[in-house]
Amino acid sequence: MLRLTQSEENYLKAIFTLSQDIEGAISTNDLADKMTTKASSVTDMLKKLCEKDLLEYQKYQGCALTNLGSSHALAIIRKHRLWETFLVDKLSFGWDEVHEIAEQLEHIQSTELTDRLDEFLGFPKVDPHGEPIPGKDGRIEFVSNRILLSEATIGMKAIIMGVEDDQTEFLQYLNKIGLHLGTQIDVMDKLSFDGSIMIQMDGKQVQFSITIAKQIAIKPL
Amino acid sequence: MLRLTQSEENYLKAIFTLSQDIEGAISTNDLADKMTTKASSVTDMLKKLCEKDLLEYQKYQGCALTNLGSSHALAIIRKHRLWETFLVDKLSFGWDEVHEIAEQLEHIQSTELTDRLDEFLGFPKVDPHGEPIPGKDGRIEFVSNRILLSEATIGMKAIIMGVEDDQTEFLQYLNKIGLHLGTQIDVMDKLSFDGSIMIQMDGKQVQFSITIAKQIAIKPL
DNA sequence: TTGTGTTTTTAGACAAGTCTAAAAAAAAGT
DNA sequence: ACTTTTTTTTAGACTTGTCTAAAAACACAA
Repeated sequence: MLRLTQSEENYLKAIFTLSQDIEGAISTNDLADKMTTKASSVTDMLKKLCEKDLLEYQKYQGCALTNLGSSHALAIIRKHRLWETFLVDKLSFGWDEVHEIAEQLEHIQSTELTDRLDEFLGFPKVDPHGEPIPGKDGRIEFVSNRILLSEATIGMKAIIMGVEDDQTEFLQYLNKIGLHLGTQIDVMDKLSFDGSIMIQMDGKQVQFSITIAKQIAIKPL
Repeated sequence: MLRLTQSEENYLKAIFTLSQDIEGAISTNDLADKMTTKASSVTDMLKKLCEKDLLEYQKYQGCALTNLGSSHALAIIRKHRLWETFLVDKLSFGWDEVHEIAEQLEHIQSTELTDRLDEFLGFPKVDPHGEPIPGKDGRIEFVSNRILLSEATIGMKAIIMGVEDDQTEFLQYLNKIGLHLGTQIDVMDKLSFDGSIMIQMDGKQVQFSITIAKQIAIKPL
């Protein structure tokens, strides 16, 4: 079994998640953004991962994971979501506290551990953010019921499930306006000319730009 | 709070455990042995850790942890032993399977996680190998009841609790002769001229050199 | 199709942690 | 006290993953 560094694993995971939203190859800049690093560093890493047959890469053409790369990415995502479930279900952490710790735990190398943890948790199909947990074989049984706030329809009731890009700064902004994970919202209106969305929560009305609405994940009720 | 790399943490832990057996300063070579690395690498690291006030070090004089260094070492040992307890108690791993995984888990950075894990496990005082688990404040309440086989007296009955230096090669040797963690032994005889020790286990008699007996930890019954 | 701007790659540098080989210091033997 | 041996340190090199600055490739508009 190919042994990967934490950095290599993080790249694979980032490419995998970007691939779910972006059609076709992933560009160097998109990856650099996601990894908050420089494009030149990304190029170096892509060469290395390509060498190891984890992805396909050709100069100036972006990259795409091979089956081998995908299965590695899914294994990491599996670990991340199992650990998040453990932290919330067994250690009573809040949804918003577990991401950073799971980012560390996802790199622990031991298939045996992962599988026993899975069993200990009762083979959960979804993590605390409503995202599906890949099985031992990498298959995802469950289709995520998360959508982005930007995709919500008027009159919809939903619960805040998470944010796409969990930068501390953004989380702090949400905290300031009183929006937390688990908050229930009502979608009141969508302005057609700029895509702004108006919601009601805890009795007050709040308006978000389309940019922000694309960062907030909700689960319709 | 000072942020340490995995490598720095491993050095601190090694120095701490060596200090428990060795009186006075720890020599560069002893550390190199323990870390299975070269003396020159150790020297480099000692300079760095000294710079950070984690230990005292003077050329050719070996090193000793400062209070700051000790408290870091104890925090890592705490995490290691709590995770081992988790793996054995909650995920039903065997004593002999948990060390390597705990070596990884001990580097997870989150005091909150450690303390909640402690609570989840019911604030255990000893780990699965009979070693005491330092508390949140770094204090050790419990005195280990482990001794080395080399220190056993004739007629003593005991259980194999672990090995001092868990090199795979040594573990394989023990496996080959049928000695496992949890095996009950009777100390039959000690030869005074070379320190060899004769034990009985599962009905058969086995003889160990003093060198080997110093590597095997037992708990007297 | 040619110029302009953006994206991506190259080239060279740096920090961390390791190594080898050689020098320096300490310890031990006679 | 003078060798010899052992221990420890220095010096220089290598790897991984990152960076900056500059060059190359690409994309698109006039």
